[in-house]
Amino acid sequence: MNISAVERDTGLGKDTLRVWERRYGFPQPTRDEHGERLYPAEQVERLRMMKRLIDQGLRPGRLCAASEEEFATLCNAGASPARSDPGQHEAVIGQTIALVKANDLAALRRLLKQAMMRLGLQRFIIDVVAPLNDAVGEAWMSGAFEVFEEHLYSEQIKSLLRQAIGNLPAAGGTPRILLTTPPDEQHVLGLLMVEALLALEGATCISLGTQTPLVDIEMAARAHQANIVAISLSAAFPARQVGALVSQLRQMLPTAIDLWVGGAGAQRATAATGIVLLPTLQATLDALEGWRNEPARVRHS
Amino acid sequence: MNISAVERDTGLGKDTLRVWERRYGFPQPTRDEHGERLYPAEQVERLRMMKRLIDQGLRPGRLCAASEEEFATLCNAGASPARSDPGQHEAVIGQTIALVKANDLAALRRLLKQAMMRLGLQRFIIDVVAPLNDAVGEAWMSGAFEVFEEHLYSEQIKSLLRQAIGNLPAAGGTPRILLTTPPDEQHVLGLLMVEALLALEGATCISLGTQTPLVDIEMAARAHQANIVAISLSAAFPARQVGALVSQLRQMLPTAIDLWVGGAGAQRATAATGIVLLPTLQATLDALEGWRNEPARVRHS
DNA sequence: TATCTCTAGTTGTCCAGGACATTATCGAGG
DNA sequence: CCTCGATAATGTCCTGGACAACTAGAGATA
Repeated sequence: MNISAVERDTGLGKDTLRVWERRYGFPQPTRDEHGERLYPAEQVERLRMMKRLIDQGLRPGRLCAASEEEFATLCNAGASPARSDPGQHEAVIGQTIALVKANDLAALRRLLKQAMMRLGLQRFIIDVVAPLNDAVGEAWMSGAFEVFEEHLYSEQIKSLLRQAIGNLPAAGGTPRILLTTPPDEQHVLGLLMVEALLALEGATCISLGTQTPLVDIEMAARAHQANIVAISLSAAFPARQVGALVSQLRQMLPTAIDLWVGGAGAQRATAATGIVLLPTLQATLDALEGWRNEPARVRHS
Repeated sequence: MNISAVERDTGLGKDTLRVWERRYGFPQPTRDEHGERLYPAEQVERLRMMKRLIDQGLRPGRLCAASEEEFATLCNAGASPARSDPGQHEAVIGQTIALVKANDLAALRRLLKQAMMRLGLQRFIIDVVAPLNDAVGEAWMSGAFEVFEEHLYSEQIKSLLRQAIGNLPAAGGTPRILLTTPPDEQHVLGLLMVEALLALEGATCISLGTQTPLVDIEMAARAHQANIVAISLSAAFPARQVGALVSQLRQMLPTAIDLWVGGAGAQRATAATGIVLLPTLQATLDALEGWRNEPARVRHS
């Protein structure tokens, strides 16, 4: 596996890979006949793990110096403390994970659809989908899930949410909310959950999907006369870019347009005027209510 | 705009940008106080254009040497000859484009839904969505569409197709088809169109979404006992990687599992045993019929 | 003890210029 | 007109150095 393939697979840049090798002695790829790096599969696997741990806040130097056992410990340690299922719907969550592992797609669909029907869309998203995402993320992190199993799960949820959104009556209510993610943020699940919740409350949602350049977010917000621009940042979004990104976007948008920042990445943004941080889904609903109660809004709607 | 931002925005690698500057004298970024490259917006815009033309087969040396007028000529020349609307549903296509430009989301949804109802899913996809995608691609290429307009359009089609797929009766028929795209291929639209067509014919579709590592495609195919693995490559997929990718995947999969390669990128793959190229949607339907008529298949189902 | 500040270490990204495998182009000969 | 080899074009990889931005821990201060 050459350096480009590893970059693609692990998300670590070429420069980073070379500099780690130079500094820490890991990874230690073999070379082909032209002196180009060839990474064995097990090193790539370890790099993937390291990337996850680093995104959680651990430092590369530590991980490279770590022995095998120590490394394994860290992998597991990273996975468990985050666990905090609010309970209640644990059954559905456990069953979902089991069905994904069993590769039983039909039963998985049935289970999720039933849960949605039973609880209603709002509670389903807040009480089931959100913790389920966490649980699947953890399962993947700890190696219990293969990548393809995570993809399969994710695809099912996306499909389900899109369908639910599509079946809502076409909304023309206020506020008008533009939803998207910035470049480099590919995760669409959070966006879909928010879109569903907001549409359910009668807001008009205009989704641009993922990775919209900032200039285009601005243009779209103006063109569609949005009252609010909502962007979603996942936990994987590079923490150091969050601040600059949010304030840059804030500066580009007219002050009459609110900027909402949601998702796990929002926790690393700093609050400021005209920027609303939404670390949880419930906060999103509260923000909507807040917006509607704000008398100043009458001007802009 | 620094070199990383340009890489992300244009799809041209850092190395490529530096080597062009060295060899052709374009782009010619300014430097900040630390000697790092700063690309002005207009050069980035031109780079974006160049990338498109290069993907169409033009050569960088030529483009860099080209004068302003010559460049403009090439841009337009590249856009027009590809036009080949099969007619018939031009009205819907024209209206769709007009509605996107007018930012009238509600009317756009209505129009597309109506067209789908009127024609039926299969004809809608083959006769409307496919040419529409080409038309939008061209509009974007020629600068008639902003990025956000293309995103908006794409989001609507995705939503519509997903909903249609979800409303089909849960299929348990043969063949079992695993659908996904390889890493570096983010375009999901082609995949959705194919999924809809195949599900409509009673095949069991298992979609993993985009960017599944090859190893995981293999694992998923085995785990779900797929008869066929179908991957979609868009026109944007780097041509030189197609061959290696397809043959590598072919080698990983058991011979009992067919490999279908679809999308605009499939035209650049070379035919080989066990690899079915599907340059058009119609070819996909034919391939499905072919698979079902193949007596040898009885063994694997 | 708690909080702040400063310094030394860590880390990702950038740069230059060289090398080379691969791919396209073009001219000569069948 | 087509095929084949030489030549040029092109993207990607390499090394090794630099540095800005960030982190952590020691020490000072209240």
